[in-house]
Amino acid sequence: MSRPEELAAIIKFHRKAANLTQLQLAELAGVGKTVVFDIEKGKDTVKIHTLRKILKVLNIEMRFASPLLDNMNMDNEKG
Amino acid sequence: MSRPEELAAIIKFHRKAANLTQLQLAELAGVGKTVVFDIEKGKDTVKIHTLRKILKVLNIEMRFASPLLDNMNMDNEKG
DNA sequence: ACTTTTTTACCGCTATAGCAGTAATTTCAA
DNA sequence: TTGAAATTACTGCTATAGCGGTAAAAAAGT
Repeated sequence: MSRPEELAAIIKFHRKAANLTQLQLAELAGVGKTVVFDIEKGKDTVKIHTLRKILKVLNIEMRFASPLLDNMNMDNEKG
Repeated sequence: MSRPEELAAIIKFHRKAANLTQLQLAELAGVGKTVVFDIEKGKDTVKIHTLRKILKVLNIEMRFASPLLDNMNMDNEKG
């Protein structure tokens, strides 16, 4: 999950599941409607700060993964 | 992993592991040094677009998780 | 079919992200 | 301690994110 369109799809999916319109989501998140529209359109020029507000409302967590981190976890579990 | 400081730590950790200076990372990512510094300082007003460039260089993937998605995965596995 | 709601798409405006340059501070190795 | 490299911290500038307003297009409901 790294490409803009995928983020767009996830946001949309969760918004629909929560039965919210773009406008309602924007209001709940405390952002302008333009941002919600832009994000769902795949525009990735949105600020992280702004994205976080939206993710919070939809109860979505942002995570980061990498081979480096994966190895660390494996070491912990196995070790 | 949702808070700015955590992102900052992850970026820094991976940059160090790759033996890159902030300046080198900035150049590789094609962004200004100010951005790298800001991100590692926990400033989350950076654009997703810009963050992605940096994550790409460090081979870090951005993911999104939620109870909703978790349930879907469980359904698939169990079924 | 018609009506209502939602989405998509513009607009002009303001705030600020991101830039390079510079310099001070900190870190680290010799 | 000294010197070099890296980080932190400002600066002024330009591009643009985000804003509300409006309106057309699309979707959903009756």
